[in-house]
Amino acid sequence: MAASKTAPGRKPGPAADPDQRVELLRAAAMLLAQEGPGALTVRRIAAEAGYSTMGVYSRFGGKDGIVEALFVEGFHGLGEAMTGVPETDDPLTDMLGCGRAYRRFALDHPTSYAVMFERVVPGYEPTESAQIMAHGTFELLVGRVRRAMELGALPVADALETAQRIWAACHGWVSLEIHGLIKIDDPDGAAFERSMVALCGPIELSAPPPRATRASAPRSTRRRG
Amino acid sequence: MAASKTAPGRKPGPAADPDQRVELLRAAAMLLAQEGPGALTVRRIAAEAGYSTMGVYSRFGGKDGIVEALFVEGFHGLGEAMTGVPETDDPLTDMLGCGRAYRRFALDHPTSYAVMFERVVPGYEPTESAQIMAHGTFELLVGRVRRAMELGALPVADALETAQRIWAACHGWVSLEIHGLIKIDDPDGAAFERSMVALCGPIELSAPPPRATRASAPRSTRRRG
DNA sequence: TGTTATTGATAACGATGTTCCACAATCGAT
DNA sequence: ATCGATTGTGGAACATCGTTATCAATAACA
Repeated sequence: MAASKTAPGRKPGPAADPDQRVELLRAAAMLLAQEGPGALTVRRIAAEAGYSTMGVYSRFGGKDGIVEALFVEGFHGLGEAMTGVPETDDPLTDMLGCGRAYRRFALDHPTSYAVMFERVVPGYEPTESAQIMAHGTFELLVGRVRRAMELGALPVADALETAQRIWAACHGWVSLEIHGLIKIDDPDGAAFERSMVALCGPIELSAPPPRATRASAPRSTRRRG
Repeated sequence: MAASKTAPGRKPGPAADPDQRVELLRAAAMLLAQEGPGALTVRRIAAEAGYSTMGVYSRFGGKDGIVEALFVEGFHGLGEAMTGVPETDDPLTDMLGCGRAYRRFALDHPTSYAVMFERVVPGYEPTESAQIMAHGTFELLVGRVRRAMELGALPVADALETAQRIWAACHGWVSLEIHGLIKIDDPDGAAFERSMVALCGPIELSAPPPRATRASAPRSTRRRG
């Protein structure tokens, strides 16, 4: 839309105007949110931002670069949604709030969620640094779980595993929900929250050894695809 | 030759060999399994099967058609993996076996799983009939849950919601695992199974797969009768 | 035998991500 | 201030994608 190639009258040659990067990224985010991953083409992103196609390559190194920026931005938003839940003296309710915020984010930004957790962009695979950033978001949940254990709201166990379990349940539910595979009638997310409660509630695991190294089952073959 | 497989009025072309369909499908499945969704191009599928590109359009109507065939085939395999778990007198352990089979299928066929639960093929969206077929696979789990409730192994509740919950937890875990987002060391899936157990109720784990004949599980008063 | 209709291979079309290349604008040194 | 070097820019070109068009070839029917 804003095809103003002479917007400031400044058409610097090698001088990189820093706005181009944020404008390209904003255009990409807008396209992703409004038209889905299929609209994420280099030409459309550049045209929407009012620059030439090469700008994407100069600023992001290619399509994967701008997709990774969207990936990171998505996890940043997800982290903000979770840190926005206040810490009260009831850590279990806080964790439920985190789950609710997680679901809200996923349902409000399903295309971002697809970039973050699915392989909707054909060639893109997150860089290791991006994965570390995503892991940092997960650590927010681990902290909540650890606090709940310390305050006695959760049975003391491996906080990492418990957080992993909760994350998987959240992710699985909203993933199915986004794909239309939740078959029960659950407009306000009550069933989702009951699922959270079932995991966080009074479960008595008789044997969750924090680090029970068992005798080396066949190594999980990492399949690369 | 002397086989008029079509009613008069509808005539096959020069050499409508019916094997072409299955060979194309097999080539597509092989490409998907060995090289991932990126290798699923119409030209490659046809070339790998030894036919021309147009065969995909004649037999499947286009790329989406053959992808949908892979989608259906994937859910068929997932259903077979679950029905392959025998029904013993311990329905809870049976359900745990279903979860284990689910995870095994997903980890053994990650690219099929991606076609089934992610949007890895850019334009493809499952047809309603394909979604109904996928729902049929889910019904297998609902049946298991219902049986567990009838036999008193699970607290009586909405079987559909409980199955949904278990499915979401399974799917979320293996989805994260396929994407390398399971951060704990869990080569043999013990943590995954503890997650299943946490959802299915307070039963004692640390039980090898096909044993632990637990007649009746202690039912704890929970939310939502 | 002649007609018709359906199929399948080749080529073409639009669109994609990416690379190439001439060009010009800027910066550092003189 | 001037000049050369550097570097981003924009347009075109290239390979590949899904899909469509064209047309020759063949099987069934009259």
